[in-house]
Amino acid sequence: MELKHQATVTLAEVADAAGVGESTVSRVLRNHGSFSGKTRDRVMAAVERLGYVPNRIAGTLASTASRLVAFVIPSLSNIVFPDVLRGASAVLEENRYQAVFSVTDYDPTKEEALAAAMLAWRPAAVMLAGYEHTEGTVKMLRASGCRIVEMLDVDGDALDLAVGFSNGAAGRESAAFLLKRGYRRMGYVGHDLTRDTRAGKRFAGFCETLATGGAPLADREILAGASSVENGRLGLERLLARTPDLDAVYFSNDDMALGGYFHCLARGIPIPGQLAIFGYNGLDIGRATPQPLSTIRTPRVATGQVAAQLVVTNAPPQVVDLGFELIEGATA
Amino acid sequence: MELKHQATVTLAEVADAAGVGESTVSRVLRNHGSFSGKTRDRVMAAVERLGYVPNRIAGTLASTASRLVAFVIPSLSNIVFPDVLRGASAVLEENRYQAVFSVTDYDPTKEEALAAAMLAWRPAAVMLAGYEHTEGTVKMLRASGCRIVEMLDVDGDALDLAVGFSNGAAGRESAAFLLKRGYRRMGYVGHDLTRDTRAGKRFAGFCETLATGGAPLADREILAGASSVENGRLGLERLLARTPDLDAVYFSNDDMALGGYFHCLARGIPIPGQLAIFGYNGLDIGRATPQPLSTIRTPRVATGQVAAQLVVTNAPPQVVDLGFELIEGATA
DNA sequence: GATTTTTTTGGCAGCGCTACCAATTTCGTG
DNA sequence: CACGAAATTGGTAGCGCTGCCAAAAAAATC
Repeated sequence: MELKHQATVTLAEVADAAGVGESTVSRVLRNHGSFSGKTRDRVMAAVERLGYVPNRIAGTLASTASRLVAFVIPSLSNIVFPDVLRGASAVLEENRYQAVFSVTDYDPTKEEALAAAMLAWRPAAVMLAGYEHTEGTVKMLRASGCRIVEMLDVDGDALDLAVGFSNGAAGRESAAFLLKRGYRRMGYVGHDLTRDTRAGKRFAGFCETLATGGAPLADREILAGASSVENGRLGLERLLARTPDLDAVYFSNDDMALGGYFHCLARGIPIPGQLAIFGYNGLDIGRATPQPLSTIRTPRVATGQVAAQLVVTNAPPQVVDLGFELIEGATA
Repeated sequence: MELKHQATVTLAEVADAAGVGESTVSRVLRNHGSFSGKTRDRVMAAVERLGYVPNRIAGTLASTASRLVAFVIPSLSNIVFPDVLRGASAVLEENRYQAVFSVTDYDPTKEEALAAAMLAWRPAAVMLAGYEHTEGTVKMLRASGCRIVEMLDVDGDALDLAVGFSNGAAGRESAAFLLKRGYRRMGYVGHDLTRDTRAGKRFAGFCETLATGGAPLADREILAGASSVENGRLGLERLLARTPDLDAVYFSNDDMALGGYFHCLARGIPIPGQLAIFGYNGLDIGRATPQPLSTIRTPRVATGQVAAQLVVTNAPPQVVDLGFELIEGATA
């Protein structure tokens, strides 16, 4: 028994084997158009016998209708994006779409290059994070004619479709909550905001509401690099060294907030008695800590699901605000 | 100014505009074959002017050499897989390869279906987790002729390429470490092992060394569902309710271990005085907790990098063991 | 039973590009 | 300046499939 290596079985061979025409095989396989039950069985038998695997590359080229969906995401380290991919991939798989991705490291220039590379695959849609793109990216996407989905933000003008929630509102609501709780001397610990513009929008919203509430931000510590638990710990340490009398700290996200929380645990700083901690994202881990983290839970998986849904149903241009949920927790 | 929507510029149009033949444009664009500097400039100018984006679908079909790499991974919730993707995607991008993925939810049957769907894109390689695949998956992959990379495990027979580390050895080494530290009454808290076979291998290795060391596993708590911090917390709670006199607990991974750690913090159980905790993965968060988590750090990103490297260099079949590192931490 | 209608089918021209080969131009040498 | 070698080019046949159209077969109608 010889092993036929790389024996690429083609549709034509299946047609021969089944004793029908190529287009008939194509119709049966896609369950599109009409054919008799008898020929369907004959075709399927031949497919089975030959181990035929349709070539989607050829199919896509011929039909000029792609079922690829391209994700251009800032990071895979920040759990936000795997969550979005998870939600989207479930929906896409059900609809026989295929997800393709690349990672920009929060670099708009890289985003442009990667978006260009993606467009070369003629995807049905390109899924991006947020609204901040280079002029070149926008121009290219517009010219491509494929659907564009901007995810995880709704504060801005959408190119086509947008799914997410308002980061500005999240920041404002966090501030309002802390003010209501009676905190007056608040600080902020965050990561590089110039790259993560959504974190920047939260911070801006937070400061705005604090100022309006008569308790403007007392101090802040911005760390270079990505958000991480360790950076959160370090950031809070530095912030408190400089401004020890803070009564609450807002973190750029839960990773950072957990770092801050651990710092307090390690130093024996009573939470929230002496210092309140507030995060963003609503990670599961924040619910399992000795004191549940006060934070805002964002619909990350749902964002991916809805984004994918809009694409597969070819929905008209629109902005879908999925909202978020404030979790009181026990750290504020 | 009319907006040409969906104005798919083709290579032929670029050739016309530049006043050269199609093959010349193709050669220039791929920087392959010879052409004069003058024609290159002319071609590039035309490309620029028309906003030409090569169609990789067509290119792939014509060359029958794909630059797609298909990832069929169990999960995106378990940070392990985003980490692997991250390492791989960096290398793939550099080499103008494109990553495609789908998620199996640890279901071998789904893996088979998704692998089949992937092969339809005629990828250069299929990247899978571990060695446990259905017969159908194996047959299909073998027949496809594309490269196969089994990642995150080296305990078994590789189909083609394998990159990772020994889960069995990780379990054994964890046990040896705890024995050396003097723990004698040990327990285990894990998630569904029938699905996550690599966690199963660690557990088996762990038990083996414990038995050899004369201190066989005292009790275990296996939770249904995926690993999570909350499940770790819950698992330890149940385990201790049943067997309060344990002196150390091995967790299926760091997520679970952190849950256990938080449980001890909440209950005031001294660590490691009364109970030692040992994890697996070496997540960053485990280093920022008040007491750094004792665990084994696995080269997840490197696994992705090396896997991608082997594919782009078309390396001969081989198994690459990247090893792992035991981190003593302060919880054991 | 003849004719119309409906359902199934096969043929074939591309989809946009690459690979191969032959034609053309340029260059180097004697 | 002639001539072979080397460097550039263009033409064109597919890659494997889908979409369109016309042909054939089956079913329905009178």
